[in-house]
Amino acid sequence: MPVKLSDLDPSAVVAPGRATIADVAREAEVSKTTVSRYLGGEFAVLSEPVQARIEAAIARLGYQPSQMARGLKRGHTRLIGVVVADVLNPYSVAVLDGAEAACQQHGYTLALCNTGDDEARERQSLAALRSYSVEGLIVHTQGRNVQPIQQMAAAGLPVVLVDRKLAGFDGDLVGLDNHEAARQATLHLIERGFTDLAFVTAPMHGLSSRQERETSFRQVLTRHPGCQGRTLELDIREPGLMDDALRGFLASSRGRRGAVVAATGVVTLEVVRALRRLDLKTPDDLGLLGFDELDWSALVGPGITTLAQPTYEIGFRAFECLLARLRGDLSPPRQILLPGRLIPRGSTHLANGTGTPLGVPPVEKRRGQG
Amino acid sequence: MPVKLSDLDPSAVVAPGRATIADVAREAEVSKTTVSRYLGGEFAVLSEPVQARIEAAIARLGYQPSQMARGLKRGHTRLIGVVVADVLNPYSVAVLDGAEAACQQHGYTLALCNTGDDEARERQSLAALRSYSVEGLIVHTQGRNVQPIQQMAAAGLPVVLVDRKLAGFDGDLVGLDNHEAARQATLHLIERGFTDLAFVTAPMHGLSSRQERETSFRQVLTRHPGCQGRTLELDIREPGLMDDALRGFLASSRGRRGAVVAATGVVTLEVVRALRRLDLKTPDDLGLLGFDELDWSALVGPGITTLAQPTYEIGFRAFECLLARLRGDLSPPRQILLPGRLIPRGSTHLANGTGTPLGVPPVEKRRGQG
DNA sequence: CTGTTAGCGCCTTCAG
DNA sequence: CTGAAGGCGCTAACAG
Repeated sequence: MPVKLSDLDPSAVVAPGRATIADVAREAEVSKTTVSRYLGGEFAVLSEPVQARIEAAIARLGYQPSQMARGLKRGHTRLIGVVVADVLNPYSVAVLDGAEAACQQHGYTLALCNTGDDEARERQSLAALRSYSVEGLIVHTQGRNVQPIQQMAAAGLPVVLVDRKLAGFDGDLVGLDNHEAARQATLHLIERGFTDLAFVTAPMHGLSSRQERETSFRQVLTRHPGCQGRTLELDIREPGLMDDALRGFLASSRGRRGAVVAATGVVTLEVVRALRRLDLKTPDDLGLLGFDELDWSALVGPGITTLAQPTYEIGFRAFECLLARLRGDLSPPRQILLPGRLIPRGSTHLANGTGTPLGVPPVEKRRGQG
Repeated sequence: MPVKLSDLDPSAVVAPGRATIADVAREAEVSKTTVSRYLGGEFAVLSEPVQARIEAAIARLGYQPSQMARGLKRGHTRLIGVVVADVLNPYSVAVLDGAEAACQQHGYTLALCNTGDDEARERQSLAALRSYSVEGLIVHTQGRNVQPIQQMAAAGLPVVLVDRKLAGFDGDLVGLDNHEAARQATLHLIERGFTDLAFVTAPMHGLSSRQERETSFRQVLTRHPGCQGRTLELDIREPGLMDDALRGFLASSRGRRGAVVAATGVVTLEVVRALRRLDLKTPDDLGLLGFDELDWSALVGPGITTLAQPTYEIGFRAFECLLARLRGDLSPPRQILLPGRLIPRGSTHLANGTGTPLGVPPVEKRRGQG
């Protein structure tokens, strides 16, 4: 029988030798059951003096119930797993912030795994989180690991996807209304007088958010014959590629007003870097509109027009979604699509400055999103 | 609608429907102990056929041991708690990234709490993490909760502070070598010909990193009588205050070259915003050097000179520090101070452009940091 | 080589 | 109103 620290030194009762419910019971001279009831808030069933003694004992011992043991018994851990594609991506972090806030409000704690956009690490993270018996999973997936996620969900673990859908997985999702947002973004460019548009994105890899944005981008252009558009899909970590792509785009759009729609904040960053290397200015040399509002959006050049996502809310709602499932909501999978917000800035403000289209038909009648 | 397992089998309420070691044992027709040994990697003690059967059973059942139960028994959870002052702060996230990477390498998982720079929430978070029996704590403290941290550390829980010291707590710390970094930053400004410097910071609130930077800033100026300096400490979330402060500084430094040292990335951001509102340009109207390298440092105006912190390494080392303690390292508290790196950019590059001091004595002899 | 037994800290019947 | 007993999933003695 190992000697318990608490028996030797009442002050040294934590992590290695944390006080247990038994210690409290002894200290308060009641049974463990009674203490447990106190912890469970069943005050109606406890006599005043007993309550007081327990309270005192807890304070004296600095006792804090073990979530581990609790979880083992009750079958819940109050732990929510979060798998994030890339913590360094401001989008991920902003979502994380919202999720964390919601969790804290409801007494949950986040277990975080970063996958660094790596498929294998995503799988590992999923497994790790499962081993911790997280009660729910918020996943900003990298897109390829349907099976493990599918499997965990099938086993009854609530899973909510954020931003990116997963082909073959029919579950809850919270994200931006990409179709409407991309439509709005593209129309804004057209209204501002740009007639040659390029949708710049990192390799799609089947990632739904990128694809949806691109699809809507093209759809809008189809309805505006006076404008032309193309999609530039490239490895943005290769600086040379971006430079070439932009240069090529500009060269081929001689005589027309060119503008770029950057598919994400990360892409926006690389576009801006390339523009700087090429000594090109927005909006005169090239218009620019980027998805994701960033700290610095307003500060670069004349300011960058962005399509802001309600990131905090996305994270918050993602947790709420999980919570609903945990409380027994069995309704069919939901997709919560939140509206984006266009923030017009200098990077799309052409010199003629009226905001009136330049030989382009006025904005189409608003239709239901496609 | 998929039927939830938990609805069918009340005993399977834990992380719904997970196979347990008992299931594997039954499936493989061995005892739980044997399976446990297999899991523990004690292959030398297991016959080939048994090994094979267990392996197969595990695969068939998709079994994964429960860290909770394991932790309860063995007394460790492989969980590291992280308390972050503000997840939206790029510094925090960058550190988090390094810590997460290190954790993953060693089979640990992060439990994350964000305090939103709030004292009470920091306390709550600490308590929550404790209830999860985290094995160690990485804390980017808000600075006021010495007692709980002190107490947890005293109880044998390894704690490592990141970036900010905690008055009254003598424990491990990983962070920037603030003295040397601030010295380097200040000297750079002087060398570049600025003769009136302002150290701009959010309220110090006794936060060590801010104070150390400020102290070194002033120390350097003391040794350069040709230059003058002051400290501007203000609530940076109040836009008006920053504008006033900067305007005041500029007004009083007529005839001298003024420059600002922003104490952190967050401050840098607000300074840049203010400059924009005031229609001031760096470096001609005002020089600018900011602590923390940010995504956009190179992109604003002529580029912002920064003092980059090795954030990833700080996080990584913080975890390693914890690991050493977990492995029994009982040596006295260590302070791991990592060097910063100055990244000179346009915001401190005066028109005369030679990089030679402007009527200011050459750089002082390098001394040991004070 | 393998199995049996006894808990880790807690909560939940079921008896007082 | 209170307590005793059993067990969550797992591992660590102790037998065989």
